[in-house]
Amino acid sequence: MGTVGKALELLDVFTRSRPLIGLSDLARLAQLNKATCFRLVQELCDYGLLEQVGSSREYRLGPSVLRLAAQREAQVPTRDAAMPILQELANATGETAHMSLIMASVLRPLAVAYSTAYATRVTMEDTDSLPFHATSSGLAVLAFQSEAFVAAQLDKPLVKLAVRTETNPANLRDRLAHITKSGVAESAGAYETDVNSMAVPLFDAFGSCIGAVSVAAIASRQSSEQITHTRATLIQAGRKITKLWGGSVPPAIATAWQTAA
Amino acid sequence: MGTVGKALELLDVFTRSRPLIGLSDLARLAQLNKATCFRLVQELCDYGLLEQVGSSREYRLGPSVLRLAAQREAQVPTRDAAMPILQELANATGETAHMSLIMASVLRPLAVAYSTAYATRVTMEDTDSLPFHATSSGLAVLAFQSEAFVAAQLDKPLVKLAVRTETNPANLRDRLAHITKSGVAESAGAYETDVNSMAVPLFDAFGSCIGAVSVAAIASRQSSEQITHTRATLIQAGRKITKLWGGSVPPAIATAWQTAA
DNA sequence: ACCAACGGTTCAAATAATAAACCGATAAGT
DNA sequence: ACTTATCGGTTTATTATTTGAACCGTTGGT
Repeated sequence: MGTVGKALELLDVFTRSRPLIGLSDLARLAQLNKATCFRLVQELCDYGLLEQVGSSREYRLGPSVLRLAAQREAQVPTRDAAMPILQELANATGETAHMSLIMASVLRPLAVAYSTAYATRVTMEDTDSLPFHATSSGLAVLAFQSEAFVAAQLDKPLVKLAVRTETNPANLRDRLAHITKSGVAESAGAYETDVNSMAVPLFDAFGSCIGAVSVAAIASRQSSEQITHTRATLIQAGRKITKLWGGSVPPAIATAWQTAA
Repeated sequence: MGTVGKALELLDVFTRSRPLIGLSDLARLAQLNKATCFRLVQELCDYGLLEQVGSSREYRLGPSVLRLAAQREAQVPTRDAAMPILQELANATGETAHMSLIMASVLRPLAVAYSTAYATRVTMEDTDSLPFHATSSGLAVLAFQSEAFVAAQLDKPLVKLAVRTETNPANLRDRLAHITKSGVAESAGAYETDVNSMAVPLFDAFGSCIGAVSVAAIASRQSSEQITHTRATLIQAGRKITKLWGGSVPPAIATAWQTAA
């Protein structure tokens, strides 16, 4: 990787749970020489991707990201367009709805909507990326990627995040094959023991899957009727978002969804 | 400037009016060798700051900017927090309200709100940056910067954008001195002949001016009562936004605003 | 069939990135 | 008050990366 990539990777060190980082910490976390890190941070600050907060001299994400995002949304409405649909999905199901996009081979949550139906909910505040093998969103996306991409993901160590996390590549392949046919991914307690989730893929204008929309529910209150209802509502949301993006659902999935909903 | 800076400057070539750019064009616009440009673009794509659209192989801003912006907003609510106030300002004045932030020594519009009161309005859709000397926002911000910053800006060639654009550094300094006292910048036809605008500075937690909020009005329908009303409303909006940001208005300005409103 | 321009690649030469040591300041421990 | 450790930031020769002219295969227009 080149210098630019290293500099940009610095941005990934800043997460929701660790938004402020000092120079030395940053160098350690990024495994960079302090002087190197300093130079890179300087350049990122010059552009406004990072900024130094006046008091403690720590760094955080800068204002330029807002400008870039505003411009991206103006040309390719993604987040803003999907937000209302996501909120509707959360309201209709009484659970947490979220949308994720593939970014540089990593699946990242981009927007979350909560329901106020229950006092307990699945929170996504601290989630910076989703493992492909242990989330319904991950499986939903993976089921529509190239063989090379799938192989690369399943070759990585598959962390057992909960007792019911599937970590056998062969079994995962079976599940993916099923999802590719049905267009819906369901996972029970694979990410966290008490969380059931369900996801459908989202497609761009070329019919490529670029993300997923998902409902994450508290397992203990999931009746089979609710699951059926959630599945139908989720498919509707998936259709809407893909349509809003100017994308197109592949015919096979469109028909599979039609019978499922 | 280092390689990282060059790569990031590529992002600035993408504007609202030119959102899709091919490799050769990009190299020309950025004055880079095509091979160099290609490598940098690759790295930006790898990170997701750019993406290549499937059909014409052109590039555009990528999905990563959304993730970064979401995280920044989560920690430092800036745009989302100010948006309602901006809309209220637009409604109350019947004109276009916008907010700009200094990013890497350039003043960039970050959010715009339009009024539906009139069929004609000042549009900001295609504006990527604001000249310091020829906009009320620019002057409002400049009036509260360090002498070094002001000198750097006034040393640059001051483009005469309209017949009434002030391009004499000495005269501009006089105006800045006045704005520093009053806390309000007003400009008539300096950016476009038929546009009057008014702006107040916005401050961060350290009392540093980091941006401005402004009203841009069609000059022909500005009565003196409306100007007075706009000034009062604008000052209110400036106070609110600064407060929401956790910023603090310097005492001198606070009192100047009190007498003006 | 031709030509020009496109996106992308190659490789020697030029330039920029790197890392160890260092600096002054600040804070904690004794 | 003295030591010690760590902080953000700087300097330097060494090193590795970036650079750009030329080149390739493709595409679209004439």
